[in-house]
Amino acid sequence: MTPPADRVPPADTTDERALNERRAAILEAVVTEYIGTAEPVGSSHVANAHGVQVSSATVRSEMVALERDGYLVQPHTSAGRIPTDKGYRFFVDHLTEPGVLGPAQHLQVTQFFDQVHGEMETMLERATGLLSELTSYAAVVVGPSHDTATVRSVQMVGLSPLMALLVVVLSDGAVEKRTIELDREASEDALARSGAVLSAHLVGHTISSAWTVPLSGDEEVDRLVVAARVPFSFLEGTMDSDHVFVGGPARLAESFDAVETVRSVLGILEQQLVVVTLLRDVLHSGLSVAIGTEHGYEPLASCAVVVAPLTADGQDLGAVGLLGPTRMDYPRAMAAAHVVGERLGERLGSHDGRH
Amino acid sequence: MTPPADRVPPADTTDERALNERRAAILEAVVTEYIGTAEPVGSSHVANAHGVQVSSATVRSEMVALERDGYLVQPHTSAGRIPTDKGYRFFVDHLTEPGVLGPAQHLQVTQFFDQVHGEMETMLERATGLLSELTSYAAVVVGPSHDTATVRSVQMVGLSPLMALLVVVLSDGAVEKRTIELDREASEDALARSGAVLSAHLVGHTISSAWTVPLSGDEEVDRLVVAARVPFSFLEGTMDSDHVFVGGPARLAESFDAVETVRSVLGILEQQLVVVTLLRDVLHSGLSVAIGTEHGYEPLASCAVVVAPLTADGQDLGAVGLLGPTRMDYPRAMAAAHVVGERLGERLGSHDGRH
DNA sequence: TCCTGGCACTCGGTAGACTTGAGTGCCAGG
DNA sequence: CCTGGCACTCAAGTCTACCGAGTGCCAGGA
Repeated sequence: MTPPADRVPPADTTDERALNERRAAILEAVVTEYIGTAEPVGSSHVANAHGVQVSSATVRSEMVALERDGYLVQPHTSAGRIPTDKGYRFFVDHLTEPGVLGPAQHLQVTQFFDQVHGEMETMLERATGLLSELTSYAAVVVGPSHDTATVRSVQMVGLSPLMALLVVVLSDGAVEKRTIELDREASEDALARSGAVLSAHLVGHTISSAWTVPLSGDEEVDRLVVAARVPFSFLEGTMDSDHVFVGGPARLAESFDAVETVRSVLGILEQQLVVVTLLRDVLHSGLSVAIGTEHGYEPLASCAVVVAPLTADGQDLGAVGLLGPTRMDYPRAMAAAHVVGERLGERLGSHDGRH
Repeated sequence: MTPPADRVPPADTTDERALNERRAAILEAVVTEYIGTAEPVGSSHVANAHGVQVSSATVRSEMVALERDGYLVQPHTSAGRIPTDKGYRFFVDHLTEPGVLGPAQHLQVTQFFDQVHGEMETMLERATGLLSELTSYAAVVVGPSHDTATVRSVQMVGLSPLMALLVVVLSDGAVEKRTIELDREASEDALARSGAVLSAHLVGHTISSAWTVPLSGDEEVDRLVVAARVPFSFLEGTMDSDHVFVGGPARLAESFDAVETVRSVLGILEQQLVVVTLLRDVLHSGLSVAIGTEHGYEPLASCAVVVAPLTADGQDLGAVGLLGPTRMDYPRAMAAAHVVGERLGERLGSHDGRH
């Protein structure tokens, strides 16, 4: 089996290359077992695993090498070994395919997409629930950012004599609103006309064009148009931080036994902006995984993140992510993220009105 | 000190009345100390507490009575006592005033309300953060339900040839939208006219009137009007479950040391509908407190909930709630909920356009 | 040259015995 | 009716011994 070429250079020197086949098999066995049991894995367990056909003594000597190279660690002498982040990384990169969902889970996904309907936000929200149920990890879904969306309609609606509502519909189906306090009462007519003025100059353009709306000459209307400028600029700023949905945070309490860890990870999930940038950083091309400190957020050092892009026709529509312990079930998590991400992407592509 | 009248009927028989003054003082001391330390409180600690000027032996015999009457329990013989839910209840009802925020916290609240601005949703969202920071418990804010809101504007906007967006503005400033898939292409003009038809018959009425919109006779427009009916009915159903904001769930991990408890409580907080009905059930009149199983949700048996209403001009605009362990700092939590609820209510009252 | 079975060793975890000390219940005296 | 005193209880901490999973190393065999 083992190609004889392996013998010439001792495997140790080829640190970053594929481990010699046997070591890889041993590493795989350790990772798989540890993911399942959460307990340090001893050489005899590995020797019994299928895929490894050597004695425990041989396994031990290989484990020494794997430890020296940083793939495994011993919590203490006379205990089994645990994979390091590097070990998990090798496992993810070389030892596992994205994996396939079990039939029951596949059915769950199918049913979900058969049944889900309605607004994009609702769909994304519910998708987090699906993902966290499939995997029993916490799930995150980030929807499309609006930065390329253009304005489709602008309307001013009076709420009370001194209060109006600016309602902006974007080409991707998002609706944003801002209340505007008026310093003087405005007629229904003036509100409608100011909406029309804004519409006339914004429809088809991005929101940032709001500053350049020319005035109409009618003082009452222009007063409203000017009052709408500031809200517009706020809109611009807040729009991309929208559309973050977190599902199944309670699952985190299952994944970690240290309360302190649960707390700090929950703390991260509360900060939407951090979540968005985290996903953005992790996502390189296609399905991506960040293990331990690879993403640079210390509070998540004991976590792994699996991210799949949401795309349709090559357009970036967001991302779905799973957050679990570093000893997460990578094949399953990757499969779930991949499948859900793909199908959700299709849906968004057909629903959001872009072409 | 003690009125002699107390002697005639032994205090035991008057279970539900005010405990004799000394017992109340002892109960208060136990609750206060236990809230602070989370450890069973012994008689000598109580004897040293100010407000109690008797020896520990006397305290002990009173504690026996308090235990018999169900206000205290011993985790085991030869340990101090812990308040029961009934004990906390008595404490909340008779031994503490809503309390006043410390100067630093008062400042925090003031600054918050000076600085917060913009949409109601944003404000409610951020208020959960304020509340959980003030108290270090999880916070919940439920915004106004729309059930009395009337329609202010209806608009149909085309997104793509076969996709339109129904945008409804309500009198309370809420904006709801639903995408509508069309079976046949619709002109901009027809969309606008269908919006006008819907507007004409709905503005000023509640959403439920959508079924009675008369048709205009123009087939293209009527097709759109009919297509909008179903989305409207969905709107009706989903509107009140909106506007639930949860803040600081990570604090729960601080409050409880049992991971299992954290998990189940987080699970509850994930279900918006449950949260809303919980608050609604707990809220009686003004500031309300539910301790342990008083609210009937088993997973929250080790929790206490403090709820304050959001009102303006006597109108119900929602509620703010705090969720913590039964040994929460009631005075502080009640003060925070009260103050924030009150000021938030004022804000909503002045901003939401109702009169 | 590499694998394997055997063997001595390590060390975390568990169980039992003992100690400590906070806290109790009870009682007799003021 | 309160109080100080006293004997008692029992969770938690400490110490010890032991067990066993697991290791590293080595000599013999393929």
